[in-house]
Amino acid sequence: MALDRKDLAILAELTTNARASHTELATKVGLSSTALARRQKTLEDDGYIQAYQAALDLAQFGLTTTVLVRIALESQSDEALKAFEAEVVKCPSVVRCFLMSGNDDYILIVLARDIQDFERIHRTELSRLPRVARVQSSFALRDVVNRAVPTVVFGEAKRQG
Amino acid sequence: MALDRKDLAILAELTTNARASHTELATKVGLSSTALARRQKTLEDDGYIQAYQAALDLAQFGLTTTVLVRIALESQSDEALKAFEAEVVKCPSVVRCFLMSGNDDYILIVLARDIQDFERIHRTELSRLPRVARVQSSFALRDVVNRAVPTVVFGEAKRQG
DNA sequence: CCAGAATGCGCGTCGGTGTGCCCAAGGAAA
DNA sequence: TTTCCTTGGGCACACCGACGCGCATTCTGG
Repeated sequence: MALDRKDLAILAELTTNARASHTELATKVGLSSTALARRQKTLEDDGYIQAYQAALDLAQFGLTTTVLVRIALESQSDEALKAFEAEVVKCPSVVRCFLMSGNDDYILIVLARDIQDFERIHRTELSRLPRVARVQSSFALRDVVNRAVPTVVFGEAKRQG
Repeated sequence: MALDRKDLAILAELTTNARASHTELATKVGLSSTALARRQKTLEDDGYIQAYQAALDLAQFGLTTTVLVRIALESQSDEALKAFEAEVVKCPSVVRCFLMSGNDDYILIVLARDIQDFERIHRTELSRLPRVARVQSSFALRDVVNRAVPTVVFGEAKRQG
């Protein structure tokens, strides 16, 4: 299935205002509310829209420090990977974890209140992960780009429009 | 301001169902709809909830390849940083960009359709960034953890509850 | 014991939502 | 070229539910 510009406009708008009503979206996109409702439902049913979620301001919770953690395991055996992954998903301060190609086995993104708090996280969460050979942490000084969806998605229209 | 368990329950639920109605949320949290409406509005006004946004399934758009790109600049001068950042925000395939401490100056997260597509992105987007001395790319083989909000946020209650 | 805050209930209004029907455009087949 | 069929759009309507208000009540802290 291909999406036209109106579909992309709907998705772009819902990416910003997930609670927008049909009529509200309809006027912005340039459709009637019923036509828009059909398209929105199609987008949901076809899985383009996974969920509607509230975005929290993590700074309000004191989580102002982002840390990238590179981890190498003692072994790349399937058993070691599974053991590590089973534990890393439980770490409450980890928001992302990639299994990587290259020298590092895993890269984590960790959110902390400050550097002292990261020391605590390192001690209570990261150092308890199994099969870890090496941990290397780098602090993010600033967030330059932070998008949920790459803008390239909204740039490509395949139906007419 | 401190949040109690009901506030956290509201946030946790809205993180999953941003379109939930007051009554729906009220039953899940254990409040009346009016009490819930007041708390939700407070959470919004105080900035705990930044926005309500639709989460798109990027795999549906063919974006199945995540690449971490480490970039070092020729110079760490303020002018070089500003020039780089002004351009990187325009890259349509970049979803995240951190200014880093340590050896690397910036770390980007790039979404591509596949490895060939990343080659195109490298050529048309990344190689055109100014003041870049070194680019090092690592492919993510798998997404182990992908959370918008660390679970630690929902674990700490400060009012009664 | 008292004051303030938070809660719960009931109500009326308002708006969204979904349906049915008709219309326009485009493509295919005769 | 004509006709048919499919796809997507718009209009109108009615139903249903959410939303926000006012007031009585409870709970908490001083």
